[in-house]
Amino acid sequence: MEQYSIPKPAISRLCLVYRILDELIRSGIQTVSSSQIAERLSMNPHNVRKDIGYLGDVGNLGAGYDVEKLKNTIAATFGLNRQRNACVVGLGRLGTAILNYEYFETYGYVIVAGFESNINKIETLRTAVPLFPSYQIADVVRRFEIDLGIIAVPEQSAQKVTDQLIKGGIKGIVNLTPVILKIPHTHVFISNMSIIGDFNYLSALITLNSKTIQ
Amino acid sequence: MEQYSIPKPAISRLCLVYRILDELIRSGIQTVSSSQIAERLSMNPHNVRKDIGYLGDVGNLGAGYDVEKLKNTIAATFGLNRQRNACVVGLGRLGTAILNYEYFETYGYVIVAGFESNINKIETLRTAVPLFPSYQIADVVRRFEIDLGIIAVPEQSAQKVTDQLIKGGIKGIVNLTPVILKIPHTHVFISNMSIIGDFNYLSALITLNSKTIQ
DNA sequence: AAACAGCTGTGAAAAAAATCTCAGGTTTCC
DNA sequence: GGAAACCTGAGATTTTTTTCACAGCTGTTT
Repeated sequence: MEQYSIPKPAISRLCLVYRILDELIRSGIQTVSSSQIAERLSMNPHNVRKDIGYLGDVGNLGAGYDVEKLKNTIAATFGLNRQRNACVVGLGRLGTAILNYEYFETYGYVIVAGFESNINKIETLRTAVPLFPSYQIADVVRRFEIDLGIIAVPEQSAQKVTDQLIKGGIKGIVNLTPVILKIPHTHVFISNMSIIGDFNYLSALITLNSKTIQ
Repeated sequence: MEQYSIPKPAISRLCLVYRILDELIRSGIQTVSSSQIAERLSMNPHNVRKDIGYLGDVGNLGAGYDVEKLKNTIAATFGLNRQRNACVVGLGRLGTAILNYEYFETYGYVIVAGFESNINKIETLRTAVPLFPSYQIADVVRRFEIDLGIIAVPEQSAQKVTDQLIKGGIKGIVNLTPVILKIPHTHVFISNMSIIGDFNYLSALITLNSKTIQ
């Protein structure tokens, strides 16, 4: 009955494992061991086994993991075996670049809407995805059953569009701005993904690392 | 002498604190308490104080933190008070969008080079940043003293350009592809930042969450 | 068929991180 | 000036996460 939940660090590592398994399948490999996975992800084999253990029984005791089976188990546990609708908010250079990224469907995500506050832009842009003015966000998110949103608007509009997405019942948000969003204690998950933010984090690691080396 | 190092989770939280402080400065606020920061970041005040504690003595015992001073301390500890050179590898839609992002310098980062393997593209693109063919990556990274690289190439080239960046002595990489890079045990830090990867992680949280609610 | 090398899964141990408690210090307001 | 409300910093405690050790299974090789 698996009552106790999977630790978040384990979840994110298992997402990486999932990715590796995809690569293995493409190279026609059918079996993989915890130490092979560990090496590829620079982690240790014990941790790989413990993480996989959270999924229930998947390994062949004494004989590694069946790549396909492990991948399917992760997919089933994490809900990666079904399509999810997504949208892009803000159609500047970054937003349109993402809107035109061809591989979302390969991974099970379908961009079903783009939003932009500048009406002129909506009329001039030529895309396969239907576009809407930003004031319709909540409405369209609900109607199209959109689970995931990508925020690519200017900093000053980030909080506003977030509120609208949440009002529409969105379940997850990828925030591409450096703004730290205020989230009500609804069950909406946020992933902050700004290059500036990551640059700062990397700078910190670089700086602290060079200090300890001395 | 601060011999013991700051835990990574604390580092990334302090980066968020840093961001908040910026906002506070812009609104003219001079003092802030741990619980105010905590509320804004939905964490708890004890944890905020412990994190700040890693920086040494910065608070006014009994009277909150001086916003400016705290920000400067984080900047100094994390090396955020100096400029760093960065580059973008891969000038497709995403790469060029990033190359044209105006705010890097505001945050202390200067994009000093763009790389692209398609020579035609290099000649047709009009940018303020000097562009180079990809085979010159290692060379240019070394010559221009580039610390940080952004990888925005197609999946199949990701590992190749990574190897070149490392050969040039890069210190940090933001990997925008879903590929999991193989890194030698040099001191290069990687931040994986692919929308697909984050979508998967969010899907996992959404799925596991809805299971436990039942 | 037996021995060996290599594998998983699990419970125990260790390490790391988050949380709590409390001893003081500050400010504000009467 | 004194009380109340609020604050930081640090040690102790609890919780979470990682690492380890080992029992038991599998496939291969001789």
